[in-house]
Amino acid sequence: MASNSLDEPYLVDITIDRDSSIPLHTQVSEPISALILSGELPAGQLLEDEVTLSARLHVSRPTVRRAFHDLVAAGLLARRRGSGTRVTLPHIHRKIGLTSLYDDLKDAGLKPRTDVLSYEVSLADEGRAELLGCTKGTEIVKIERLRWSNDEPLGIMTNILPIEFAPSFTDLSRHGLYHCLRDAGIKLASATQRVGAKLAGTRESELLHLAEGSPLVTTERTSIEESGRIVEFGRHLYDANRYQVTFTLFAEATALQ
Amino acid sequence: MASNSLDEPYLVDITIDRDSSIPLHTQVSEPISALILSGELPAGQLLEDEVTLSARLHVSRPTVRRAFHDLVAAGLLARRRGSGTRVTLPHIHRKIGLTSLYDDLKDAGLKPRTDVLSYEVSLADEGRAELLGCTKGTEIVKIERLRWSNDEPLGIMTNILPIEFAPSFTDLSRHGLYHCLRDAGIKLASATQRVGAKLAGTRESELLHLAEGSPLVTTERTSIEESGRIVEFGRHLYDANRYQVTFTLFAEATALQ
DNA sequence: CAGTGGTCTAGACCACCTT
DNA sequence: AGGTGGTCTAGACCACTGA
Repeated sequence: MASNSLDEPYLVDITIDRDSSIPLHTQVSEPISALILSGELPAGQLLEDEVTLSARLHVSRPTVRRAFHDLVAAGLLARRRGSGTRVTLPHIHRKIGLTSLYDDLKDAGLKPRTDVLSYEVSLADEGRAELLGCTKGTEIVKIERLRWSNDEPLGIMTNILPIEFAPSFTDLSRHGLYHCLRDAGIKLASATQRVGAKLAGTRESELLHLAEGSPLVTTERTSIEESGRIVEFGRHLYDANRYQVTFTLFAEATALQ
Repeated sequence: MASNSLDEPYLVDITIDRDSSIPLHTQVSEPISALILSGELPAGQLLEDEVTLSARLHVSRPTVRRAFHDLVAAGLLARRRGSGTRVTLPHIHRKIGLTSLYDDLKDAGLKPRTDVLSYEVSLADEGRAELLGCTKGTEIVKIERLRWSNDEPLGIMTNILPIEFAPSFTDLSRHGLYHCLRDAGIKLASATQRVGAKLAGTRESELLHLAEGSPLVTTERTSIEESGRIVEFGRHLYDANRYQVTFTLFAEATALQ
Protein backbone atom coordinates (compact mmCIF):
# COMPACT_ATOMS: atom_id res chain seq x y z
CA MET A 1 0.00 0.00 0.00
CA ALA A 2 1.24 3.46 -0.81
CA SER A 3 2.43 5.28 2.27
CA ASN A 4 0.05 7.99 3.35
CA SER A 5 -0.70 9.94 6.48
CA LEU A 6 -3.08 7.28 7.80
CA ASP A 7 -0.19 4.85 8.00
CA GLU A 8 2.07 7.14 9.94
CA PRO A 9 1.34 6.77 13.64
CA TYR A 10 -0.48 9.80 15.06
CA LEU A 11 1.17 10.99 18.25
CA VAL A 12 -1.70 11.93 20.52
CA ASP A 13 -0.96 14.83 22.84
CA ILE A 14 -1.38 13.37 26.33
CA THR A 15 -0.14 14.77 29.61
CA ILE A 16 -0.10 12.50 32.62
CA ASP A 17 -0.86 13.92 36.06
CA ARG A 18 0.24 11.46 38.67
CA ASP A 19 -1.28 13.50 41.48
CA SER A 20 -4.73 13.37 39.92
CA SER A 21 -7.35 11.04 41.32
CA ILE A 22 -8.23 10.05 37.76
CA PRO A 23 -6.78 6.62 36.93
CA LEU A 24 -3.81 6.68 34.58
CA HIS A 25 -5.54 4.45 32.06
CA THR A 26 -8.38 6.96 31.88
CA GLN A 27 -5.93 9.81 31.42
CA VAL A 28 -4.65 7.89 28.40
CA SER A 29 -7.98 6.75 26.91
CA GLU A 30 -9.99 9.92 27.42
CA PRO A 31 -8.01 12.26 25.16
CA ILE A 32 -7.93 9.63 22.42
CA SER A 33 -11.67 9.10 22.76
CA ALA A 34 -12.25 12.85 22.51
CA LEU A 35 -10.11 13.16 19.38
CA ILE A 36 -11.96 10.36 17.65
CA LEU A 37 -15.45 11.48 18.60
CA SER A 38 -14.72 15.05 17.57
CA GLY A 39 -13.67 13.73 14.18
CA GLU A 40 -10.13 15.07 14.50
CA LEU A 41 -8.75 11.58 14.00
CA PRO A 42 -9.99 10.13 10.70
CA ALA A 43 -11.18 6.55 10.26
CA GLY A 44 -8.26 4.26 9.58
CA GLN A 45 -5.74 6.50 11.32
CA LEU A 46 -2.88 4.47 12.77
CA LEU A 47 -1.93 5.15 16.39
CA GLU A 48 1.36 4.61 18.16
CA ASP A 49 2.03 1.06 19.23
CA GLU A 50 1.53 0.42 22.90
CA VAL A 51 5.19 -0.09 23.74
CA THR A 52 6.25 3.24 22.22
CA LEU A 53 3.33 5.08 23.77
CA SER A 54 3.95 3.67 27.23
CA ALA A 55 7.62 4.69 26.99
CA ARG A 56 6.72 8.19 25.82
CA LEU A 57 4.21 8.72 28.62
CA HIS A 58 6.36 6.99 31.25
CA VAL A 59 3.59 4.61 32.23
CA SER A 60 3.65 0.84 32.13
CA ARG A 61 2.57 -1.11 29.11
CA PRO A 62 -0.39 -2.76 30.92
CA THR A 63 -1.72 0.72 31.67
CA VAL A 64 -1.70 1.66 27.99
CA ARG A 65 -3.15 -1.74 27.15
CA ARG A 66 -6.02 -1.13 29.53
CA ALA A 67 -6.71 2.24 27.88
CA PHE A 68 -6.65 0.74 24.38
CA HIS A 69 -8.80 -2.18 25.48
CA ASP A 70 -11.47 0.20 26.77
CA LEU A 71 -11.44 2.12 23.50
CA VAL A 72 -11.84 -1.10 21.54
CA ALA A 73 -14.76 -2.08 23.78
CA ALA A 74 -16.30 1.32 23.06
CA GLY A 75 -15.97 0.63 19.36
CA LEU A 76 -13.54 3.46 18.67
CA LEU A 77 -10.40 1.44 17.93
CA ALA A 78 -9.62 -1.81 16.17
CA ARG A 79 -6.39 -3.67 16.79
CA ARG A 80 -4.59 -6.32 14.81
CA ARG A 81 -1.54 -8.25 15.79
CA GLY A 82 1.45 -7.31 13.72
CA SER A 83 -0.47 -4.56 12.01
CA GLY A 84 -1.25 -2.04 14.74
CA THR A 85 -4.08 -0.03 16.25
CA ARG A 86 -6.38 2.03 14.04
CA VAL A 87 -9.43 4.26 14.37
CA THR A 88 -12.63 2.50 13.30
CA LEU A 89 -15.16 3.79 10.82
CA PRO A 90 -17.55 6.47 12.09
CA HIS A 91 -20.50 4.05 11.76
CA ILE A 92 -19.34 2.42 14.90
CA HIS A 93 -18.90 5.65 16.78
CA ARG A 94 -22.61 6.32 16.84
CA LYS A 95 -22.88 4.10 19.84
CA ILE A 96 -25.90 4.40 21.98
CA GLY A 97 -25.82 4.57 25.73
CA LEU A 98 -28.21 3.89 28.53
CA THR A 99 -29.39 7.45 28.75
CA SER A 100 -29.09 8.65 25.20
CA LEU A 101 -31.72 6.23 24.03
CA TYR A 102 -34.25 8.35 25.87
CA ASP A 103 -32.65 11.76 26.02
CA ASP A 104 -31.49 11.64 22.43
CA LEU A 105 -33.82 14.31 21.15
CA LYS A 106 -32.02 17.02 23.04
CA ASP A 107 -28.86 16.27 21.09
CA ALA A 108 -30.67 16.31 17.80
CA GLY A 109 -31.58 19.95 18.35
CA LEU A 110 -35.28 19.34 17.99
CA LYS A 111 -36.46 21.69 20.73
CA PRO A 112 -37.87 18.94 22.92
CA ARG A 113 -40.42 19.60 25.63
CA THR A 114 -42.01 17.18 28.04
CA ASP A 115 -45.34 17.64 29.79
CA VAL A 116 -46.19 15.60 32.85
CA LEU A 117 -49.73 14.37 32.20
CA SER A 118 -50.18 12.55 35.49
CA TYR A 119 -48.25 11.61 38.61
CA GLU A 120 -49.89 9.01 40.85
CA VAL A 121 -48.81 7.23 43.99
CA SER A 122 -50.44 3.84 44.50
CA LEU A 123 -49.91 0.33 45.82
CA ALA A 124 -48.54 -2.21 43.37
CA ASP A 125 -50.99 -4.81 42.12
CA GLU A 126 -49.71 -8.26 41.15
CA GLY A 127 -48.76 -7.35 37.61
CA ARG A 128 -46.88 -4.19 38.45
CA ALA A 129 -45.12 -5.81 41.37
CA GLU A 130 -43.78 -8.43 39.01
CA LEU A 131 -42.62 -5.81 36.52
CA LEU A 132 -40.70 -4.02 39.26
CA GLY A 133 -39.50 -7.14 41.05
CA CYS A 134 -41.10 -6.02 44.31
CA THR A 135 -43.89 -7.45 46.47
CA LYS A 136 -47.57 -6.75 45.93
CA GLY A 137 -48.68 -3.71 47.92
CA THR A 138 -45.38 -1.84 47.69
CA GLU A 139 -45.80 1.90 47.20
CA ILE A 140 -45.09 2.82 43.61
CA VAL A 141 -45.31 5.94 41.48
CA LYS A 142 -46.86 5.97 38.02
CA ILE A 143 -45.88 8.77 35.68
CA GLU A 144 -47.38 9.63 32.34
CA ARG A 145 -45.66 12.19 30.15
CA LEU A 146 -46.07 13.60 26.67
CA ARG A 147 -42.92 14.36 24.73
CA TRP A 148 -42.94 17.12 22.15
CA SER A 149 -40.56 17.83 19.33
CA ASN A 150 -40.76 20.93 17.16
CA ASP A 151 -44.09 21.79 18.79
CA GLU A 152 -45.67 18.54 17.66
CA PRO A 153 -46.42 15.69 20.07
CA LEU A 154 -44.02 12.82 19.44
CA GLY A 155 -44.47 10.23 22.16
CA ILE A 156 -46.45 9.09 25.18
CA MET A 157 -44.24 7.84 27.97
CA THR A 158 -45.59 5.81 30.86
CA ASN A 159 -43.26 4.77 33.67
CA ILE A 160 -43.65 3.08 37.04
CA LEU A 161 -41.04 3.17 39.80
CA PRO A 162 -40.77 2.04 43.41
CA ILE A 163 -41.42 5.16 45.45
CA GLU A 164 -37.87 5.31 46.83
CA PHE A 165 -36.50 5.85 43.33
CA ALA A 166 -39.18 8.23 42.07
CA PRO A 167 -38.28 11.88 41.51
CA SER A 168 -40.63 14.56 42.76
CA PHE A 169 -43.23 16.03 40.46
CA THR A 170 -41.39 19.35 40.30
CA ASP A 171 -38.02 17.78 39.50
CA LEU A 172 -39.64 15.70 36.80
CA SER A 173 -41.31 18.65 35.14
CA ARG A 174 -37.96 20.36 34.83
CA HIS A 175 -35.66 17.50 33.82
CA GLY A 176 -35.81 14.14 32.09
CA LEU A 177 -36.38 11.02 34.15
CA TYR A 178 -32.86 9.73 33.67
CA HIS A 179 -31.43 13.10 34.59
CA CYS A 180 -33.44 13.05 37.83
CA LEU A 181 -32.29 9.52 38.65
CA ARG A 182 -28.66 10.44 38.12
CA ASP A 183 -29.03 13.55 40.26
CA ALA A 184 -30.50 11.39 43.01
CA GLY A 185 -27.30 9.31 42.98
CA ILE A 186 -28.95 6.25 41.44
CA LYS A 187 -26.42 4.44 39.28
CA LEU A 188 -27.91 2.43 36.46
CA ALA A 189 -26.14 -0.73 35.44
CA SER A 190 -28.20 -1.99 32.51
CA ALA A 191 -31.53 -1.80 30.75
CA THR A 192 -33.45 -4.43 28.84
CA GLN A 193 -35.46 -3.02 25.97
CA ARG A 194 -38.17 -4.46 23.77
CA VAL A 195 -39.21 -2.62 20.61
CA GLY A 196 -42.30 -3.40 18.60
CA ALA A 197 -45.14 -1.76 16.70
CA LYS A 198 -48.89 -1.26 17.02
CA LEU A 199 -51.70 0.89 15.65
CA ALA A 200 -52.79 4.05 17.44
CA GLY A 201 -56.00 3.72 19.48
CA THR A 202 -58.44 6.52 20.19
CA ARG A 203 -56.74 8.14 23.15
CA GLU A 204 -53.26 7.69 21.67
CA SER A 205 -54.22 9.24 18.36
CA GLU A 206 -55.77 12.23 20.15
CA LEU A 207 -52.73 12.84 22.31
CA LEU A 208 -50.33 12.49 19.41
CA HIS A 209 -52.48 14.39 16.88
CA LEU A 210 -52.60 11.39 14.58
CA ALA A 211 -55.33 9.52 12.77
CA GLU A 212 -56.58 6.38 14.45
CA GLY A 213 -54.75 3.38 13.03
CA SER A 214 -51.50 5.27 12.46
CA PRO A 215 -48.37 3.22 13.08
CA LEU A 216 -46.68 3.61 16.46
CA VAL A 217 -43.31 2.40 17.69
CA THR A 218 -43.70 0.75 21.08
CA THR A 219 -40.86 0.31 23.54
CA GLU A 220 -40.79 -1.42 26.89
CA ARG A 221 -37.83 -0.94 29.14
CA THR A 222 -36.67 -2.34 32.46
CA SER A 223 -33.78 -0.42 34.06
CA ILE A 224 -31.59 -2.06 36.64
CA GLU A 225 -29.42 -0.37 39.19
CA GLU A 226 -25.92 -1.37 40.29
CA SER A 227 -27.02 -3.62 43.10
CA GLY A 228 -29.47 -5.40 40.81
CA ARG A 229 -32.75 -3.80 41.88
CA ILE A 230 -35.20 -2.68 39.23
CA VAL A 231 -35.35 1.11 39.11
CA GLU A 232 -38.16 1.63 36.64
CA PHE A 233 -40.35 0.00 34.05
CA GLY A 234 -41.43 2.12 31.11
CA ARG A 235 -43.83 1.70 28.20
CA HIS A 236 -43.41 4.32 25.52
CA LEU A 237 -45.33 4.98 22.31
CA TYR A 238 -43.94 7.08 19.47
CA ASP A 239 -45.17 8.33 16.13
CA ALA A 240 -43.48 5.86 13.78
CA ASN A 241 -43.16 8.42 11.01
CA ARG A 242 -40.88 10.57 13.14
CA TYR A 243 -39.12 8.19 15.51
CA GLN A 244 -36.90 5.12 15.29
CA VAL A 245 -34.85 3.35 17.93
CA THR A 246 -31.18 3.06 17.01
CA PHE A 247 -28.51 0.98 18.69
CA THR A 248 -25.26 -0.80 18.00
CA LEU A 249 -24.28 -4.35 18.86
CA PHE A 250 -20.71 -5.48 19.29
CA ALA A 251 -19.42 -8.94 18.64
CA GLU A 252 -16.90 -8.77 21.42
CA ALA A 253 -19.52 -8.48 24.11
CA THR A 254 -20.99 -11.83 23.18
CA ALA A 255 -17.77 -13.77 22.89
CA LEU A 256 -18.49 -15.59 26.10
CA GLN A 257 -21.90 -16.87 25.17
CA MET B 1 -27.99 -9.66 57.01
CA ALA B 2 -28.68 -13.21 58.07
CA SER B 3 -26.06 -15.60 56.80
CA ASN B 4 -27.35 -17.76 53.99
CA SER B 5 -25.93 -19.84 51.19
CA LEU B 6 -25.73 -16.87 48.83
CA ASP B 7 -23.24 -15.23 51.14
CA GLU B 8 -20.94 -18.22 51.32
CA PRO B 9 -18.53 -18.11 48.41
CA TYR B 10 -19.30 -20.76 45.79
CA LEU B 11 -16.17 -22.67 44.82
CA VAL B 12 -16.46 -23.15 41.08
CA ASP B 13 -14.96 -26.40 39.80
CA ILE B 14 -12.23 -25.29 37.38
CA THR B 15 -9.36 -27.29 36.02
CA ILE B 16 -6.52 -25.45 34.32
CA ASP B 17 -4.74 -27.04 31.38
CA ARG B 18 -1.50 -25.22 30.78
CA ASP B 19 -0.83 -27.15 27.58
CA SER B 20 -4.07 -26.02 26.02
CA SER B 21 -4.09 -23.29 23.40
CA ILE B 22 -7.07 -21.72 25.16
CA PRO B 23 -5.96 -18.66 27.15
CA LEU B 24 -5.91 -19.17 30.91
CA HIS B 25 -8.35 -16.33 31.51
CA THR B 26 -10.83 -18.05 29.20
CA GLN B 27 -10.33 -21.33 31.03
CA VAL B 28 -11.37 -19.45 34.16
CA SER B 29 -14.26 -17.39 32.76
CA GLU B 30 -15.88 -20.01 30.57
CA PRO B 31 -16.94 -22.49 33.29
CA ILE B 32 -18.30 -19.66 35.41
CA SER B 33 -20.22 -18.29 32.44
CA ALA B 34 -21.67 -21.74 31.75
CA LEU B 35 -22.79 -22.20 35.36
CA ILE B 36 -24.56 -18.85 35.40
CA LEU B 37 -26.25 -19.21 32.03
CA SER B 38 -27.44 -22.71 32.87
CA GLY B 39 -29.03 -21.33 36.00
CA GLU B 40 -26.92 -23.48 38.29
CA LEU B 41 -25.62 -20.39 40.05
CA PRO B 42 -28.50 -18.32 41.45
CA ALA B 43 -28.70 -14.54 41.23
CA GLY B 44 -26.87 -12.93 44.10
CA GLN B 45 -24.54 -15.88 44.63
CA LEU B 46 -21.20 -14.77 46.05
CA LEU B 47 -18.09 -16.07 44.33
CA GLU B 48 -14.59 -16.56 45.70
CA ASP B 49 -12.51 -13.41 45.91
CA GLU B 50 -9.91 -13.11 43.22
CA VAL B 51 -6.91 -13.58 45.49
CA THR B 52 -8.21 -16.86 46.90
CA LEU B 53 -9.28 -18.11 43.50
CA SER B 54 -5.95 -17.30 41.87
CA ALA B 55 -4.13 -19.14 44.67
CA ARG B 56 -6.40 -22.17 44.37
CA LEU B 57 -5.95 -22.39 40.60
CA HIS B 58 -2.25 -21.53 40.70
CA VAL B 59 -2.64 -18.68 38.24
CA SER B 60 -1.77 -15.06 38.77
CA ARG B 61 -4.23 -12.56 40.12
CA PRO B 62 -4.30 -10.47 36.90
CA THR B 63 -5.39 -13.58 35.03
CA VAL B 64 -8.37 -14.10 37.33
CA ARG B 65 -9.08 -10.37 37.16
CA ARG B 66 -9.20 -10.56 33.39
CA ALA B 67 -11.68 -13.43 33.57
CA PHE B 68 -13.90 -11.61 36.06
CA HIS B 69 -13.70 -8.41 34.05
CA ASP B 70 -14.94 -10.21 30.94
CA LEU B 71 -17.83 -11.71 32.89
CA VAL B 72 -18.78 -8.28 34.20
CA ALA B 73 -18.66 -6.89 30.66
CA ALA B 74 -20.97 -9.73 29.60
CA GLY B 75 -23.39 -8.72 32.34
CA LEU B 76 -23.09 -11.95 34.29
CA LEU B 77 -21.23 -10.66 37.35
CA ALA B 78 -21.29 -7.51 39.45
CA ARG B 79 -18.38 -6.54 41.66
CA ARG B 80 -18.11 -4.16 44.57
CA ARG B 81 -15.02 -3.14 46.43
CA GLY B 82 -14.96 -4.53 49.91
CA SER B 83 -18.09 -6.52 49.28
CA GLY B 84 -17.18 -9.12 46.69
CA THR B 85 -18.25 -10.55 43.37
CA ARG B 86 -21.82 -11.73 42.86
CA VAL B 87 -23.99 -13.20 40.10
CA THR B 88 -26.33 -10.61 38.58
CA LEU B 89 -30.08 -10.96 38.20
CA PRO B 90 -31.24 -13.13 35.30
CA HIS B 91 -32.70 -10.05 33.56
CA ILE B 92 -29.23 -9.13 32.57
CA HIS B 93 -28.35 -12.58 31.32
CA ARG B 94 -30.73 -12.35 28.41
CA LYS B 95 -28.12 -10.47 26.54
CA ILE B 96 -28.45 -10.29 22.87
CA GLY B 97 -25.62 -10.94 20.47
CA LEU B 98 -24.81 -9.98 16.94
CA THR B 99 -26.22 -13.15 15.49
CA SER B 100 -28.97 -14.04 17.91
CA LEU B 101 -30.93 -10.97 16.95
CA TYR B 102 -31.59 -12.61 13.62
CA ASP B 103 -31.27 -16.29 14.36
CA ASP B 104 -33.20 -16.07 17.60
CA LEU B 105 -36.26 -17.89 16.37
CA LYS B 106 -34.44 -21.17 16.19
CA ASP B 107 -33.80 -21.00 19.91
CA ALA B 108 -37.39 -20.20 20.69
CA GLY B 109 -38.43 -23.57 19.28
CA LEU B 110 -40.77 -22.05 16.74
CA LYS B 111 -40.02 -24.35 13.81
CA PRO B 112 -38.55 -21.63 11.64
CA ARG B 113 -38.21 -21.93 7.92
CA THR B 114 -36.80 -19.49 5.43
CA ASP B 115 -37.64 -19.34 1.73
CA VAL B 116 -35.37 -17.49 -0.66
CA LEU B 117 -37.74 -15.39 -2.76
CA SER B 118 -35.11 -13.87 -5.03
CA TYR B 119 -31.35 -13.74 -5.51
CA GLU B 120 -30.08 -11.07 -7.90
CA VAL B 121 -26.62 -9.92 -8.93
CA SER B 122 -26.47 -6.32 -10.10
CA LEU B 123 -24.33 -3.18 -10.15
CA ALA B 124 -24.73 -0.81 -7.22
CA ASP B 125 -26.58 2.41 -7.95
CA GLU B 126 -25.72 5.53 -5.98
CA GLY B 127 -28.03 4.81 -3.05
CA ARG B 128 -26.96 1.21 -2.55
CA ALA B 129 -23.28 2.07 -2.96
CA GLU B 130 -23.63 4.52 -0.09
CA LEU B 131 -25.41 1.96 2.10
CA LEU B 132 -22.58 -0.51 1.54
CA GLY B 133 -19.76 2.03 1.65
CA CYS B 134 -18.56 1.02 -1.81
CA THR B 135 -18.32 2.82 -5.13
CA LYS B 136 -21.17 3.08 -7.64
CA GLY B 137 -21.04 0.21 -10.12
CA THR B 138 -19.63 -2.36 -7.71
CA GLU B 139 -21.12 -5.81 -8.14
CA ILE B 140 -23.61 -6.53 -5.38
CA VAL B 141 -26.08 -9.25 -4.52
CA LYS B 142 -29.64 -8.57 -3.43
CA ILE B 143 -31.45 -11.25 -1.50
CA GLU B 144 -35.10 -11.39 -0.54
CA ARG B 145 -36.28 -14.03 1.86
CA LEU B 146 -39.49 -14.91 3.66
CA ARG B 147 -39.21 -16.20 7.19
CA TRP B 148 -41.82 -18.58 8.55
CA SER B 149 -42.63 -19.54 12.08
CA ASN B 150 -45.10 -22.26 12.99
CA ASP B 151 -46.14 -22.46 9.34
CA GLU B 152 -47.19 -18.81 9.26
CA PRO B 153 -45.17 -16.15 7.44
CA LEU B 154 -43.51 -13.88 9.98
CA GLY B 155 -41.14 -11.58 8.17
CA ILE B 156 -39.79 -10.33 4.86
CA MET B 157 -36.03 -9.96 4.84
CA THR B 158 -34.20 -7.97 2.18
CA ASN B 159 -30.41 -7.82 2.24
CA ILE B 160 -27.72 -6.42 -0.04
CA LEU B 161 -24.06 -7.43 0.11
CA PRO B 162 -20.92 -6.77 -1.91
CA ILE B 163 -20.51 -9.84 -4.09
CA GLU B 164 -17.32 -10.98 -2.34
CA PHE B 165 -19.24 -11.46 0.90
CA ALA B 166 -22.39 -12.99 -0.57
CA PRO B 167 -23.11 -16.67 0.05
CA SER B 168 -24.25 -18.83 -2.84
CA PHE B 169 -27.93 -19.40 -3.47
CA THR B 170 -27.69 -23.01 -2.37
CA ASP B 171 -25.85 -22.24 0.86
CA LEU B 172 -28.39 -19.56 1.65
CA SER B 173 -31.36 -21.83 1.13
CA ARG B 174 -29.92 -24.26 3.65
CA HIS B 175 -28.59 -21.93 6.36
CA GLY B 176 -29.20 -18.47 7.77
CA LEU B 177 -27.28 -15.55 6.37
CA TYR B 178 -25.18 -15.09 9.48
CA HIS B 179 -24.39 -18.78 9.53
CA CYS B 180 -23.16 -18.59 5.94
CA LEU B 181 -21.03 -15.53 6.68
CA ARG B 182 -19.41 -17.24 9.64
CA ASP B 183 -18.73 -20.38 7.61
CA ALA B 184 -17.05 -18.20 4.99
CA GLY B 185 -14.65 -16.96 7.64
CA ILE B 186 -16.11 -13.45 7.76
CA LYS B 187 -15.75 -12.09 11.27
CA LEU B 188 -18.33 -9.49 12.22
CA ALA B 189 -17.27 -6.73 14.57
CA SER B 190 -20.44 -4.73 15.07
CA ALA B 191 -23.87 -3.95 13.68
CA THR B 192 -25.88 -0.76 13.80
CA GLN B 193 -29.59 -1.35 13.99
CA ARG B 194 -32.61 0.93 13.55
CA VAL B 195 -36.04 -0.26 14.61
CA GLY B 196 -39.27 1.44 13.67
CA ALA B 197 -42.82 0.75 12.56
CA LYS B 198 -45.01 1.12 9.47
CA LEU B 199 -48.26 -0.14 7.99
CA ALA B 200 -48.33 -3.12 5.67
CA GLY B 201 -48.68 -2.25 1.97
CA THR B 202 -50.32 -4.46 -0.65
CA ARG B 203 -47.41 -6.75 -1.47
CA GLU B 204 -46.30 -6.99 2.16
CA SER B 205 -49.74 -7.90 3.40
CA GLU B 206 -50.05 -10.61 0.73
CA LEU B 207 -46.69 -12.16 1.55
CA LEU B 208 -47.33 -12.06 5.28
CA HIS B 209 -51.00 -13.13 5.09
CA LEU B 210 -52.08 -9.94 6.84
CA ALA B 211 -54.69 -7.30 6.18
CA GLU B 212 -53.46 -4.15 4.47
CA GLY B 213 -52.69 -1.52 7.10
CA SER B 214 -51.58 -4.06 9.71
CA PRO B 215 -48.71 -2.89 11.91
CA LEU B 216 -45.22 -4.04 10.95
CA VAL B 217 -41.95 -3.81 12.83
CA THR B 218 -39.23 -2.49 10.53
CA THR B 219 -35.54 -3.02 11.13
CA GLU B 220 -32.55 -1.71 9.21
CA ARG B 221 -29.16 -3.13 9.91
CA THR B 222 -25.62 -2.39 8.78
CA SER B 223 -23.09 -5.09 9.70
CA ILE B 224 -19.40 -4.31 9.83
CA GLU B 225 -16.55 -6.73 9.63
CA GLU B 226 -13.33 -6.71 11.66
CA SER B 227 -11.36 -4.57 9.25
CA GLY B 228 -14.18 -2.02 9.10
CA ARG B 229 -15.77 -2.89 5.77
CA ILE B 230 -19.55 -3.11 5.52
CA VAL B 231 -20.60 -6.72 5.05
CA GLU B 232 -24.31 -6.29 4.49
CA PHE B 233 -27.24 -3.94 4.73
CA GLY B 234 -30.61 -5.43 5.59
CA ARG B 235 -34.17 -4.14 5.71
CA HIS B 236 -36.55 -6.49 7.46
CA LEU B 237 -40.30 -6.32 8.03
CA TYR B 238 -42.08 -8.38 10.67
CA ASP B 239 -45.65 -8.93 11.77
CA ALA B 240 -45.81 -6.69 14.85
CA ASN B 241 -48.31 -8.94 16.59
CA ARG B 242 -45.80 -11.77 16.68
CA TYR B 243 -42.38 -10.16 16.75
CA GLN B 244 -40.48 -7.68 18.91
CA VAL B 245 -36.82 -6.75 18.97
CA THR B 246 -35.19 -7.26 22.37
CA PHE B 247 -31.82 -6.06 23.51
CA THR B 248 -29.89 -5.02 26.59
CA LEU B 249 -27.82 -1.91 27.12
CA PHE B 250 -25.01 -1.69 29.63
CA ALA B 251 -23.90 1.44 31.38
CA GLU B 252 -20.27 0.36 31.44
CA ALA B 253 -19.97 0.37 27.70
CA THR B 254 -20.73 4.06 27.52
CA ALA B 255 -18.43 5.19 30.28
CA LEU B 256 -16.04 6.77 27.84
CA GLN B 257 -18.55 8.89 26.03
C1' DC C 1 -10.20 -3.29 61.67
C1' DA C 2 -9.76 -6.97 58.10
C1' DG C 3 -11.30 -8.14 53.60
C1' DT C 4 -12.16 -6.97 48.95
C1' DG C 5 -11.69 -5.10 44.44
C1' DG C 6 -9.04 -1.12 41.70
C1' DT C 7 -4.76 0.45 40.00
C1' DC C 8 -0.02 0.08 38.62
C1' DT C 9 4.63 -1.69 37.76
C1' DA C 10 8.54 -4.09 35.09
C1' DG C 11 9.42 -7.42 33.21
C1' DA C 12 8.82 -12.17 30.06
C1' DC C 13 7.43 -15.09 26.20
C1' DC C 14 4.37 -16.10 22.37
C1' DA C 15 1.39 -15.66 17.96
C1' DC C 16 0.50 -13.31 14.14
C1' DC C 17 1.14 -9.93 10.31
C1' DT C 18 3.88 -7.43 7.15
C1' DT C 19 7.98 -6.89 4.45
C1' DA D 1 13.19 -11.06 10.31
C1' DG D 2 11.25 -7.47 12.74
C1' DG D 3 7.34 -5.35 14.61
C1' DT D 4 2.96 -5.64 16.72
C1' DG D 5 -0.55 -7.03 19.87
C1' DG D 6 -1.92 -11.15 23.21
C1' DT D 7 -0.91 -13.48 27.35
C1' DC D 8 1.03 -14.13 31.83
C1' DT D 9 3.65 -13.42 36.09
C1' DA D 10 4.64 -11.75 41.05
C1' DG D 11 4.57 -8.58 43.32
C1' DA D 12 2.97 -3.48 45.41
C1' DC D 13 -0.10 0.08 47.24
C1' DC D 14 -4.63 2.26 47.52
C1' DA D 15 -9.91 2.90 48.24
C1' DC D 16 -13.92 1.27 49.67
C1' DT D 17 -17.10 -1.89 52.43
C1' DG D 18 -18.73 -4.07 56.30
C1' DA D 19 -18.45 -5.85 60.93
